[in-house]
Amino acid sequence: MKKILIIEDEQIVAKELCELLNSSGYESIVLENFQEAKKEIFNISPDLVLLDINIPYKNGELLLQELRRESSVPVIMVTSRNNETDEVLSMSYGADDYITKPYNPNILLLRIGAVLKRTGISLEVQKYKELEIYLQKGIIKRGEKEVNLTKNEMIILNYLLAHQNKIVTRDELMTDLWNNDEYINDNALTVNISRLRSKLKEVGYQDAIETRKKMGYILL
Amino acid sequence: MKKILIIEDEQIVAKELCELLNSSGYESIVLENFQEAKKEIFNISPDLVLLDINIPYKNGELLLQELRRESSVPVIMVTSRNNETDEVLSMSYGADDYITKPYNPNILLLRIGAVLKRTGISLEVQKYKELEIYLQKGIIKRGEKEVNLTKNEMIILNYLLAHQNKIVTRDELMTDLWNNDEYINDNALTVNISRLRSKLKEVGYQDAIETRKKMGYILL
DNA sequence: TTTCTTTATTACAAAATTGAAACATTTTTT
DNA sequence: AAAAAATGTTTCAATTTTGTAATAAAGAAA
Repeated sequence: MKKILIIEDEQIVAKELCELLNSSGYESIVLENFQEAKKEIFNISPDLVLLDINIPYKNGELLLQELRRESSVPVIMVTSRNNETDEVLSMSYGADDYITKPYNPNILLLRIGAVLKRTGISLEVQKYKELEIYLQKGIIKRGEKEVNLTKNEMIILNYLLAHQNKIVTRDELMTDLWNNDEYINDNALTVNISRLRSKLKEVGYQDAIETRKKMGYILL
Repeated sequence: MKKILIIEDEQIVAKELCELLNSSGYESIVLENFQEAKKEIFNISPDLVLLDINIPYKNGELLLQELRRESSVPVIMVTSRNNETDEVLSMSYGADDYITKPYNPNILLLRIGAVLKRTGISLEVQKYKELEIYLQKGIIKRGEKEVNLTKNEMIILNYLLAHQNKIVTRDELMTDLWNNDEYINDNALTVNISRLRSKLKEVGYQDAIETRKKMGYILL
């Protein structure tokens, strides 16, 4: 369950937010005081912070900078000022999103979801159809079946994923794999593709990589 | 240089947009007709699409769905309707961001930058201080110096990066590496940390991983 | 069809990776 | 200060990964 820290001094607003989030499957914690939040953020280690910009003391943008010194947690700024300057500043100061009061609860939830998804991208699983790809672990999964990929297989799969719906030439893959630094047998690529295919087959992805003769490969 | 496809039927608006983007270091292409865009998107292969929702024929949300069938390119929806329902829909239909007219050019640029950054995360380089981490290639770089990481080293570095400013326990790392499936010598972790450290040292990152005795490790 | 080109598969040896063990060093506890 | 505990380093053998070569299969060209 994702933990969300709400920094908000108006108790009524905070309570409402809290209930909204809890009923949507998040765990939420409210802190009214920013200084306290700054000290506690390390221990709380939330997955996301909702930072209300109208809290007493300084203005929100500065607070955001202060918070960033303590933690790299994603932050959504909440403000009642509908001022474009603020928006520009808050984005360049490192907020991950920005929402103005009064906000629609559905939109807030969508934005929270979007930010969590974004920031999670580098940590978690990438999906392609029913295939789950754990880039950093070199693992692919489909259902219960799990297979280990080697570095080369991962590079190829990753390249194909990054170029979905496009034909990827053998040259591109060669460059991505070996960077043309040294001479590498042309067939090495074919072999590695073959190995990747057989692993995809192991998890039930027959014919996922299609050959387009004289052109390259495409991920289906 | 990043290529941006503008789908916009009002020529004046399109021209302004085009100039704004070009002067900000993007390459921009305008198509006035959505059907044409749908056909051409494969060949153009833009890095991002600005989709104006007020183009003739159907409404924008449906168009977005159509586009998604052709390409997984990130899309920013542009609309003059400031209607919350639209916003909710466009986000759930897969737009990567949403902006209403009239918009501040600076904000548009910020949003474009943000979307490109997000969507690029899974493909490109991740940065930590002066260190460039190519997750999918298992390579780290600093300046000219480049070193190859093994899968285990990558897993550890990735975990540390994902938990910046937090102390990461040895147990967490053990679980991340071997998932407690089988018994693994406790020292195996220490050895792998040691190996990672020496590779970080190779690129000039002395003392990047600090030991917090009895607690774990922290990335500095 | 026949030939030629492109891609696939398998087997293999060299190279890289890995966990364990032994031993060293540092920090904490007593 | 001494002992104990935690962490670090090096070496080694087993395993995995990898490029090459030999051979096979599939598609395109003639």
